[in-house]
Amino acid sequence: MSDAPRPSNFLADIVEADLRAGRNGGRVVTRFPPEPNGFLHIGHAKSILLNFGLARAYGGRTHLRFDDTNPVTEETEYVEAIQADVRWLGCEWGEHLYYASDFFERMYACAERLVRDGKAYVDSQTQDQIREQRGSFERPGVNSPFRDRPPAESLDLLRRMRAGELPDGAAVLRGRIDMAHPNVLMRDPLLYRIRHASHHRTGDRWCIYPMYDFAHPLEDAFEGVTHSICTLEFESNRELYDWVLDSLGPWDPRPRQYEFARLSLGYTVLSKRKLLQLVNERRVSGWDDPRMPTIAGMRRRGVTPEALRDFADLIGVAKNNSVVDIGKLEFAIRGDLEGRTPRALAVLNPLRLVVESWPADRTEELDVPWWPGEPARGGSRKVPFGRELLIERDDFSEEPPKDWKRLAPGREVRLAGGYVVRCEGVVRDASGAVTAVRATHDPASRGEGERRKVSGTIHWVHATRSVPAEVRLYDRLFAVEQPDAEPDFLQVLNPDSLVLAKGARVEAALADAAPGTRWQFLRQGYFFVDPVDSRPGAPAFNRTITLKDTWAARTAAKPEARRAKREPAPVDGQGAAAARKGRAELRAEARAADPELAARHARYVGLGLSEEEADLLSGDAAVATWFDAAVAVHPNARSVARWLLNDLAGLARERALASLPLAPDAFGRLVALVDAGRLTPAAGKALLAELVEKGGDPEARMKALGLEKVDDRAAVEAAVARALEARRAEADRYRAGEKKLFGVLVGAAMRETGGAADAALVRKVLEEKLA
RNA sequence: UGAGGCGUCGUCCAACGGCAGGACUGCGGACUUUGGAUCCGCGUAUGAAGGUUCGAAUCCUUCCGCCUCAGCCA
Repeated sequence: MSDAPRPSNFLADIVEADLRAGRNGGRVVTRFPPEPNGFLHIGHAKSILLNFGLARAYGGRTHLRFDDTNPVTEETEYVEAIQADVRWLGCEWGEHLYYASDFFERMYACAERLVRDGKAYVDSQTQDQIREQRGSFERPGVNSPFRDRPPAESLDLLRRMRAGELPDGAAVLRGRIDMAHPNVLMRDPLLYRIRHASHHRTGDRWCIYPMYDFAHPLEDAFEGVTHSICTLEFESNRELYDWVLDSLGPWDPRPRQYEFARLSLGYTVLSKRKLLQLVNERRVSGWDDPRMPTIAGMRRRGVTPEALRDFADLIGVAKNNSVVDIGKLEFAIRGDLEGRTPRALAVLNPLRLVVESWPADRTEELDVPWWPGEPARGGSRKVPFGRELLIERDDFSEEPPKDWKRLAPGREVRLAGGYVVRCEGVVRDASGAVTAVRATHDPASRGEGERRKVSGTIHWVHATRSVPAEVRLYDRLFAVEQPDAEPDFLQVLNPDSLVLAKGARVEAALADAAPGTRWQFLRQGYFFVDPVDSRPGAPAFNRTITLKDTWAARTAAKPEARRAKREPAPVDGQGAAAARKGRAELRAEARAADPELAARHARYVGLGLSEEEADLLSGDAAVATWFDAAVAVHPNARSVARWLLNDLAGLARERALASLPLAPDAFGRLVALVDAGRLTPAAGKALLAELVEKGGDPEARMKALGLEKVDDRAAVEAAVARALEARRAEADRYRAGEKKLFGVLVGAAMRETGGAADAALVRKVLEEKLA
């Protein structure tokens, strides 16, 4: 364990449970396994932060492993970019850098072992034949004619595959599992294919390469990974993952695969294919275009690793397919940048402001703090103020709308860090367009303690002592929230995702801003000095994110409707989906095929069970027989049925009833105990859970566990008193009127007796005491 | 529906049989030398229906909806 913040999600729960149970010798080893065939994006960042975060929180380690099993798509360039990105995120793998290709020899040895064990064979069919034989979801596959080839023959062929005697596609190694398996991935999956291609690390040493489903579990096992965390679409691969490991073990630790929902982000695409397309078709300038959701792109936009971490914490980890509101990312970025950027003045779309009351030959060097409102932080620079200034065109309106707080004829506004000015008129060109605003200033309006009320503050720069700058205004790459849902995602690119601010000027202090530094342009947003294109004296700024702008939000058109709420489920019930075959149909079919089961159904109804209960118990002979055996011991069929159906079923889960340590006669005796009033239902459940796991005699266990029903009033009163003592705060709130807390109090009192108290009596006593 | 998953405020995530909570967004308000930040306030969400239970988002059943899988990709 470490003192790193403990993540709270279902995977952390699993890790904690494993640690508690002493599994894997207390080790926690995760891994991040990218294929080096593209750049990492924010979805990978979620996975990286999850894997590294989990290991760090539980005193484990995380491996960086390149899953380089397909030589035709993978390149060294990507290997390097990926390492840089992971490191930039603040994740360290230490000496644990691995490549799947480093394990090729061991993997191959495993393949030979499978062949010798009769668990794999070389198939000499064509790709089309193999596909054809795989069957479909509804139709089982058929066996390959080479499926029963003797192991010695397969082994020879496999060796010749490796030796390069066979051309691409001439043969593959297949696992021998089951061509009728309901999971199509298990229908004799391909394990190795021939690829006469140069690999970025192993060169031409190999001409056969393992498939993902074979390689991945082995890589995990070789490295000692304990928790192999991947995304939801690999759920059906898990069965094959387990088959490979179980066929080739034993392993210590034995890796386990878990899946979580990959990230989807609004107004963004995250599929490798689409990202690659954007790059290849020059819709963006490259993988590191600041509009790209790649780590490289976000880095160049000015996003920090800390912001990405905050974002990851914000969205959590679960198994729901969900689309995260891009506003969350923006919130994390703003929150991070807020505290780390000095405030500067820049005008993106200038309009001349002539301060007619200011002498033309006079310039005042105003001392303006870098951190307004945070004097403790210190630091300031001189900003020249003169007669000719530039303000933002959007900050002036001749006919201002309601609630306008900026400059307008006859109105006053403060120039940030400087004087209050009043608009006296405008200057127009021949066409009547405003070319300048005329103003006068209030000389007394600046200085310590000056608290003159004006409706607003605007930013500005000196007309000649400011410097031109390249300012790139980035916005969301897509115009719709779910570009993936479009027939062609390229059709919904946001045409304004990059706007160059024409004529933008920044205050002189920013002329030589260092590449890679971050600034807030007052009232506008956070900007990053581009590390590639910026030059001293000719700075280039990338807008990372705008400031939250309630005025713009108010005046902008309402965003398009979010995705429609789920269709209301048709309530007409039964008939609607008659075509489908659910478990209910299966049971009905079983009875139709077996008159004995049908007779049981009738008998159960005769015993007083509901139609539904009788149906549930008579769909399977094993269940019915088990039930009958229990009823033979305790002839209250309704009770036995309810306990079996509602409680035992949940406890048994997938396990067959017959395989439980709990025999039907013991179960019948347990239900009898409840019916006789010797066990409360709550205590009965506790006892049942115990017996399902460990077996034993109900009555003996009941006594040993102290579960026998408590219905003497003194004992219940004592329990209630203890509960009230322990839950004093809740009791007080209850008395104050929060009646919903009664349940908490009942629960506390029940727990005082291990569920053995009579609930009705507890309620009664509680009510009296709380009255 | 062959198999495997998933359904909780507009969005994302909690609640592990006992008070449906947090964050984002949005909307008010206060404050403000950033229409920023900050502070305060505002919530008819457990897909539906049955059942078990003193008590169900949670357990059981049925139904509905969504996602993934039939590459010699990963």
